[in-house]
Parts: sequence; structure tokens; C-alpha cells
Amino acid sequence: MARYLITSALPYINGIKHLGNLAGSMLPADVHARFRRLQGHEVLFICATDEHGTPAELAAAEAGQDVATYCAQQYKIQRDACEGFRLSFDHFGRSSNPPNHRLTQHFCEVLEKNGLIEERVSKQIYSIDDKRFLPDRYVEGTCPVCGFERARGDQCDNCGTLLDPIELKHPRSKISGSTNVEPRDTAHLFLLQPKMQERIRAWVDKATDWPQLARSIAYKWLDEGLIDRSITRDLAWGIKVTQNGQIRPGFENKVFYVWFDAPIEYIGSTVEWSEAGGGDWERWWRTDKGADDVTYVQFMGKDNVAFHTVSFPVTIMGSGEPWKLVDRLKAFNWVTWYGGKFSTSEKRGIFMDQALELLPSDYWRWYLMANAPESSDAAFTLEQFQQTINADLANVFGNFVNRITRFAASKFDSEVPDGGAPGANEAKLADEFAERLKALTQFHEQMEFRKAAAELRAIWVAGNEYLQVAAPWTALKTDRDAAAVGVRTGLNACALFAILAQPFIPDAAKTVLDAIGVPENNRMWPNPDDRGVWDALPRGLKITPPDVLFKKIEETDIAAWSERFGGAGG
RNA sequence: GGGCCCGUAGCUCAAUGGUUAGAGCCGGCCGCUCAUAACGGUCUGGUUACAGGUUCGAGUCCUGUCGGGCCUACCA
Repeated sequence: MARYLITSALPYINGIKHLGNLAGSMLPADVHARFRRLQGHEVLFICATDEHGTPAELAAAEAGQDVATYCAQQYKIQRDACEGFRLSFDHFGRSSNPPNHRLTQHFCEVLEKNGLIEERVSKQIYSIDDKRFLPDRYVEGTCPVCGFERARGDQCDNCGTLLDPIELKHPRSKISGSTNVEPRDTAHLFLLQPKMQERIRAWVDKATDWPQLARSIAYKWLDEGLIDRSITRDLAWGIKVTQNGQIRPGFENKVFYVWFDAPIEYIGSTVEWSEAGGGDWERWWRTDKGADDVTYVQFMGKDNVAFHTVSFPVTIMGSGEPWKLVDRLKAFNWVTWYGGKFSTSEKRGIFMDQALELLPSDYWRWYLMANAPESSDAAFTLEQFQQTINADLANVFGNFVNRITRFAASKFDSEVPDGGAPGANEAKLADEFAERLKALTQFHEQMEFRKAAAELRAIWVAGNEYLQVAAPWTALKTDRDAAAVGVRTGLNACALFAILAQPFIPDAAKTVLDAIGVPENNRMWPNPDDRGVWDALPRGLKITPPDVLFKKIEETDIAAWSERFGGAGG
């Protein structure tokens, strides 16, 4: 038994997430966490909302709320949606909660003691009407190079030139449109990342089992050279900047930059879990306090890789303290909506809360994992979704359960029948099952979600193939014992299929396991070499055929949803 | 602009430089009748974006072109 610390990239507080966000970190992290638990390992699965930064303040203002109220409300919405999708976090925290404040301030102070922090004054654009300093991307103006009138403060989208907002001609606030802006001096703390460059590189060099995408992004940053990076911002909402435990002089109106405090919330959320009675958090994070044997696995979208492979490790390693660093890392590409971007404003795509209004979570979980964006972006289309669900869940798995349980109910008095002995058909099924289970287990261990789903599906298909040749309905006419073997094998197959399905479709799996009376403690991940699993259900055990597990998605559903969410045409 | 990734069957995707490029879905045919018009079997389907090159051998390596995506540190 091993110990796994699993984190998913933190969803930003700025509104509910769409299916792409779900598929790119939270859902695969959940599938992996469930798998490791079923293997009997000790798992701690942590997530949280990422609540600081300019967009949160703006979204709150737009909603006519103060930021704290807005975040509290959005947190609840996101937490409920996660529950709806059966994301089995041990704790779903908030980056605005006290533990993250304490930890973030601690890291900064310790980094400063280690000579990795420097205070510098720079010029930033201040919007007088908005009463705030503007992040680079919130300043618009005329590009000094090409004359493009809607250049952003960090880069001109027309000619590609990297800019400093000070350079823009006719600068204006992208928030209010006001041109009443001016450069002002402002002091900020800079993290001297170049001093950590070689230690980070040595660490990445050893991380040979990271995916190619992750390593190439990390090396890109390292090859270009790490730069001193500002870790504070002129904002009101966030974590106060301290020095020796007091507000740092001159930083009364400043907070930490959201990207500095957000990853620290992985630890902060674990502390929240601990304070809520979960257990000892240091045992998971401090290698001097028991975290030595922890395997830390991170899930994230590709946009997040640099921050997890370079920035956050600079913070952690720079502290000089024995914190746990990531061991295994899984990065995803994007799920697209018909090949384009999900877009709230243009009503393209489905968001987590909307999805649950349409169908139970298992439907989405299965599709998004069977088509996970692992090697490249993956297009979500309603038509593909319909085909996949109807074929894999309704026809292959759902109907398998239905046909065998109903047959057992009508011809064998709703019991796991006794009598007969397994023969060639049963041996063939058991052989194939053992081989595929080995592959399935390996795919889960490697976090190859598409391949795992395909293998699981192949196992379900093997069940239907078996029933076709065993044909207990035919055998029953001449040889009741032969039919009994077929039904008994089929019912045990139901149990096994559902057990293996738990990481992907936990609700449906539970329905099946409950219906055929598999006790909670007999639902662990099976061993491929254990042939006893085919006679695991006690003979004579009463079963109850479950209701139809998955209803099919109809053409009329697709038409309606396409209209509502902007399908192929929109 | 720079860097990285991708382009394979109608669709979604596989394939340590090594037999005839595979699988699912879709479509055709056959079988079965326990089951959600479900299941099983079988067949059709390819100039691996394009043009060169290296190699005994290239989907895979190299160069270029076209198309798409991502990153580029102040969106998060």
C-alpha cells in the first residue's frame, strides 16, 4: 500500500467552469484518485477555488457585489457542481481562506531571508477613473510600432511586438474605456528566479517520466532563462504582504500576485482539510514529517504547465524547507466545442451546471474521459457524444447488465444459480478478462485515460460475446445446469464490470453493485491472477434487476441542445 | 516575430524506424431472440496534409510549403 497526494489545477472563481475545464484536470484527477483508492492505497485528493486577482474584482463589480460576497457565492456554485459530477475531493478549499494567507506570507518571508526577494520600484499605468493600477492586459492603446489602435499593454495582436504599457500611445483603460490614465511609480516585490535556475534544471532533468508536453514547456522557460518576477500587485482583494508578521511598510494597499499564492493553496487546502478534522497535513507535505513515501501527482491543463514545473518549484525549493515536490505530472490539451473555443459570451459550449441539468454526471464523465484531450486538442460534438453514450453505456454496458439480470430474474427466481461446472466458454472469458484487466490496470497507473476507457469497453464487449456463445436461453431448454453456469458467470461478470467501471462512472457502478448485492468492502480492484472472482457471488444470493442504467440520447435531444448551446452551425 | 506541438479511414483516435498502417463509431450483409430495435459475426472504407531528402526499409528521422493549436512570464 502506497500513499498518493493528488491535486487538480484550481478552477478560477470567475464563473462556473465549462466541460473543457472539467476534462482537463478535475475529472481525470478524480478518476485517478478513485482508481488508487480501489487499489487499496491511501489517497489524499485536494482541490480549491483560485479566488484572487483582477478578474475576480471585475466580475464582482459587474455583479454589483463586493468581492468577498461574490467569491463566497461562486465558491458554493462551483463546489455544488463538483459534487454533482461526483468529484471525490477529500477537501475542496478556497485560496482566500486563512491557511493560504499564513502559508503565502510564510513563503515570502522565508524566500526573502534566503536572498531571493528584492523590492523594486517601477512605473505602472494607473487609471484615475477606475481608481486602480491596470494589469498590462487591461491597458489598450495604439501600438508604437505598427499603429494598430487596439494593442494590449503586453503585446500588440497585430504585429506581435512585445510591449510595455508605458510605451502605448493614447493609452486607455480596458475596464472603463477611460483615457484618464497616467504612469505612476509603484513598489513591488520581485522573486529572483534566476538564482534558482540551475537547481530547477537539475530537478527537471531527473523528471524523466513527465509527459513530453510538460518537459518541453519547462525546458523552454529554462533555456530562455528565468527572469526576476514580480509577485505582488496593487489590488485590495488578496493576501496582504507582510514582513516579520506585520504589514510590510509601503505595501498597505498591495497583495500577493494571484499566481504566487494560488499553487500554495494546494498546501493551504490540505491545512483546511486538517483543521476540519481530516488528519495530519504535514504527513502529506513535509518530507521531514512523514511525506517521504508520498507520491505527489498533479493534474493540469497545458496552459498551467510552466507554473507547476518552474514557478511553483522555485517557491518551494527556494524556501530551503523540506516540502514535497511533484513526482508525477499529467497535462492535458483542450476540449474544444466543435473545433472552436468554448465561449460564455457567444453561448458556445456547455458549462458544468448546465450539463447536469441535461443528463446525470456519468454520461459526461464517460465521454470526456473516453475522449480525453491527451495527445492534442479534442473536439466535443453533441453528435459524437450521443453516439458514444448510446453505444458504450446504453448498448454495451447497460444492456449487458439488463439482459443477464432480467434473464436471471425470470428464469432463475432472481437468484445466483447453483449447479453445473464452468467449461471452455467460461475459460475463454476468464482468460480474456485477465489479460485485459492487466492492461486496464496499467493504463490507469500510467494515467492513459483514453486507453483505459477503451480497454474497459473491450471488457464489457467480451461479456456480450460470452453470452452470445454460452446462450443460457438456449441451454435452458435442454440442460438447466449449463444455463445455470451461463447465468452465474454473467452475474459475476456484472459485478466485475461494475467494479472496474467505478473510477469512470461511479453512480451507475454503484447501482449495479447494489442491485446484485455486492457488499461495499468487496468492491476493490481485482487481481488479474485471481480466478476466484468468477464464483465470488454466493450461490442462492437474491438479486434485483436494476432499472435501465442509461437511457439513450435521442435525435430530438441533440436538436434541442444544439439550438440551446450553439451546435455545428453556431 | 521566436519556440513547441499537431495534421493518419466519412467521424474520433492508435501504431519502440521493421510483415499487408490498426480500433471504435457510422454504413452494407449474416446470425441470435435473454435484453434498452439491444447483442454477436463479417465486409466495405487509406496517395498517413503536400513536395523533396536520409535509409536495405519512413506515418515515424531531416528540409521546405500549406493548414490548425499552444506558450511567450501582468488573463488566470
